[in-house]
Amino acid sequence: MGVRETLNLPRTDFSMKANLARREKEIIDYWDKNKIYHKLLEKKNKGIFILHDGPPYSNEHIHLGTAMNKILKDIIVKFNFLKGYKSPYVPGWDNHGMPIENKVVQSDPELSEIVRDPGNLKKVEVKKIIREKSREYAKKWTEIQKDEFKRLLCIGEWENPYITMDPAYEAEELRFFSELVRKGYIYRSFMPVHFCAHCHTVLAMAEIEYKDKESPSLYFSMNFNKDSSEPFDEDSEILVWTTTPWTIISNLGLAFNPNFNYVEVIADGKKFILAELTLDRVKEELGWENVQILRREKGDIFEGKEFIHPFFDRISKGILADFVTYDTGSGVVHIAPGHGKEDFEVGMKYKLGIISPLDDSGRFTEEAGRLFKGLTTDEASLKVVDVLKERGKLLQFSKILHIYPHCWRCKNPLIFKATSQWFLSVEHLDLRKRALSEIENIKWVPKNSINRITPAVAERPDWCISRQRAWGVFIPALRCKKCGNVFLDADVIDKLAERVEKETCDAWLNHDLKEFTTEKTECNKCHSKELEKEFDILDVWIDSGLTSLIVLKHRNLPWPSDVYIEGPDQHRGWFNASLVLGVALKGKSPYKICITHGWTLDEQGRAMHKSLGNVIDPMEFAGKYGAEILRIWAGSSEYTQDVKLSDEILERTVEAYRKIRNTYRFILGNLQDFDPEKDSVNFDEMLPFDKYILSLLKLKRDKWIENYENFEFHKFFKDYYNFCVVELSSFYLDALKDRLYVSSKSSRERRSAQTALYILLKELLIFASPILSFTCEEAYLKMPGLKQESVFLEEFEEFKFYSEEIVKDFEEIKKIRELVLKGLENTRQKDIVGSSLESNLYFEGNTKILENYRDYLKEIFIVSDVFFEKPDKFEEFLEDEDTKIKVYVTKARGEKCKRCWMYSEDIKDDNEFGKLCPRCYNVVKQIRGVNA
RNA sequence: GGGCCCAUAGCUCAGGUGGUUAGAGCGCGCGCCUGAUAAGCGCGAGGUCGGUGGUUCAAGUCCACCUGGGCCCA
Repeated sequence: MGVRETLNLPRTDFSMKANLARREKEIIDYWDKNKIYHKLLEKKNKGIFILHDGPPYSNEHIHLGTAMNKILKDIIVKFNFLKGYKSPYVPGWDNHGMPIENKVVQSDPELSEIVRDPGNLKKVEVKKIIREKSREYAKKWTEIQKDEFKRLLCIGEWENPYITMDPAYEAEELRFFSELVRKGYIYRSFMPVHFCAHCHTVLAMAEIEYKDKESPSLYFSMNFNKDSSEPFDEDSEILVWTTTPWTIISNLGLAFNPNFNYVEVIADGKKFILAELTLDRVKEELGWENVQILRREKGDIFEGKEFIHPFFDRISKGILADFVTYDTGSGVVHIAPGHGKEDFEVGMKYKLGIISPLDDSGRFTEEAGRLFKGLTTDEASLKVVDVLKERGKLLQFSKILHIYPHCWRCKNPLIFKATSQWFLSVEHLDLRKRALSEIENIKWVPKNSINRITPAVAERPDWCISRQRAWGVFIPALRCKKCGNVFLDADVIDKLAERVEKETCDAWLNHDLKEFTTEKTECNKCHSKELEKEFDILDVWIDSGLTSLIVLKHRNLPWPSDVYIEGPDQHRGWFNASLVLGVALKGKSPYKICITHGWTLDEQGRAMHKSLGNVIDPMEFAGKYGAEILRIWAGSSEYTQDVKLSDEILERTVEAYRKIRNTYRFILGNLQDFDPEKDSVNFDEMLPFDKYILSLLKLKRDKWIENYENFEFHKFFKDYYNFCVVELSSFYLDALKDRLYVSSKSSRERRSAQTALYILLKELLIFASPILSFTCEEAYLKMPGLKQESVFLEEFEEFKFYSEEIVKDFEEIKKIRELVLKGLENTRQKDIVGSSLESNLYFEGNTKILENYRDYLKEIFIVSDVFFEKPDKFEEFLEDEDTKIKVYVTKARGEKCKRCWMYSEDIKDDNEFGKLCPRCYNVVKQIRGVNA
């Protein structure tokens, strides 16, 4: 036996290398098998905390942003479990909608062929096929994403998530929809939409490609209606510019900017009105030679004025709009509410009405008049130019190149065409006002995120909730075969919901209308009972906006939820839709706290895009480095801002992980022979150093809980990590080695240290477990003593190990330690000593506090001896300017003990091990006695 | 183009209501230890606080503009 064998060196099978990629899966299985999530739900009863999951779209693999989102959610959920709260986490998926529908159609050649004729999309049989395939597709990706989220070490009700295509969900959605109908929020109106005349179909935003197009550019003029020209001359003509001549057919107004100055000019003998700042450019473009300004007026003078349509016997109204600019044209914009979004909105405001005489093939209908009937928009444009020319209203005609929306499929330019759509009114019953006042009651994290939601709600137009698609929840509207009226009947919707509960929304396709009507069902206009079904579907934002109402009801959980946490785009999306629906249906916000996290960016601070090639795949990452690393990255980032991820950040994160893991490992290794039930030492009987570290932990705990409560995980993590590095690894643990290794196994001083380490480690593991879920669980399960099945089953308990006095004293001692370390380093630099144990320290000056701890200073400073006097001879001298404490460093007196490596003047000779200090001599003797 | 937001050492972050030489940890450099060892410890060097003006006795901290980046809208 060597002397080394008489030491209590640390031993543990908690390996230095984590092997995260492989071993994380074992823990995930362990949680699954032992139903840890469900045990948490059962056992935690101090309160209830609901983080309601915003559903990702069940399409494609998750990306880094989704991964961060789920990890942050998981941290919040786990923290609340540790607080002892019942914290159900029901993950969800958003299944319906166009991207899936398109994907399904595209990947099926047969279906693509069928849908090539947009008329076929309206066929019930085709809808059924698309819906069936979409359902399969959504299911497949839901399962894939579920595994990916689980792989991130997130806990929750994975075997029973909510999915919006679940028949029970669809049925509940229809019931809420019928409630909206009953309350009068839903109305039908025209709205211009992007329309592809070639594909005969309405396009959604995502289906639009913007690219260059050559368009006509023309100036035309309109006259004042009689008695409307004041203060301008009756003969003056309003100069207007447009790039879409065909829309003039539907012109109903002229827009002026209220802040611009408009001038009446006489140009080469004719009088025109235009914005003053466009005059120079227009003069050049129209080739005017002699121009004289006759009058100058502010734009707001045109509000309510009447103009005569350039070729129809119709009045157009003067309106004001901020979107009118000087950049192009004359500062007067022709308004056709049926053919443009801004035109539509401003038209709604001024009640201009809507004209949109185009059929589904993009040809003008009867309504456009004999001249234009049957023409395409391009043909009509030429005709309009002719007519304007004939009437002397055309001033200039040329071509321009500009960015214009095109169909993603056929690449043809799109037109704007008004169609009948369903809307949810945000003005009805003061919905908007109520939503805005609810915003005041919500806690916004970060605080200034209220600046995002407020305008998003304040400025949103009425919600267009209908889509002419196949994959979604049907809007079960009825069409009167007699008068063509399309309307909603809440009773029909409720009856349908019953069927949907079992059959999905396909019930609307599969059954005769009669099964959903009563004797009372009739056209709400002409009272006819000859009705047929309509097949628009609901905007998916209705699906997801209702999640909290549906899910919390289905799971018997209280509504509203506590927290929503999503990315910044959701202020216009989910936060907004949920709020509007919550207020409309329940008069309240569905969330009390709303957290916005940032976007994930690459090292240069750019968004991740497939086209930039800077995308980091979280699954590939987890397979390579471990999900734990991703969790630390998310948990240590200031996520309310955009969050970067790069190789260097990754390296730093891995370093931090290793350091923390090693800290756990060291402590575990030193607890190998410790049984907390038998060997624990009471706080009062502990050594001051041990009391100190527990007292410090108490202060840290209070702070850490506050950090978690405020959702400032990065503050927690930084401080926790610093605690591990600065207080533990380099100070307490380093100094403790002597006592742990050298003292006899069950001595009070060693047990005191182990008691502190045991408490310390347990607390460290509990506190970090929401972030380092794998590692803390792994280490927790290796801890000695009685314990739970999982670290998450622990709860924060009152921490009573605290001495204010010791904390104060140690703050002083730590200051002196800095001086000591400097002195030791200087001595080392002079090649006088290597290890600090080769030194003795001498203190002079205001050493009262130090003297109170004189027996422990050797340990704290890791030196062989400490004296309170001035040595005759010394290697190094330092004085602290504030405390006036003087430190002298000398070479240690005496000889080196073979066992503890400390120098002693009272060295003994052991016949087995050689030179030993008195302490080691006794310990060794004791060990021999036990062995004998 | 419009609105909102962000910008402190190589990295991640601290820096209430403006006030001494701007802090921490990591990384880096140098050294120690070899009984946490693909570990541990010590010391040290790193920043014109994105830029330019302005307010003030005094600005990383307030104001304006600009640059770069992000989200939303057009």
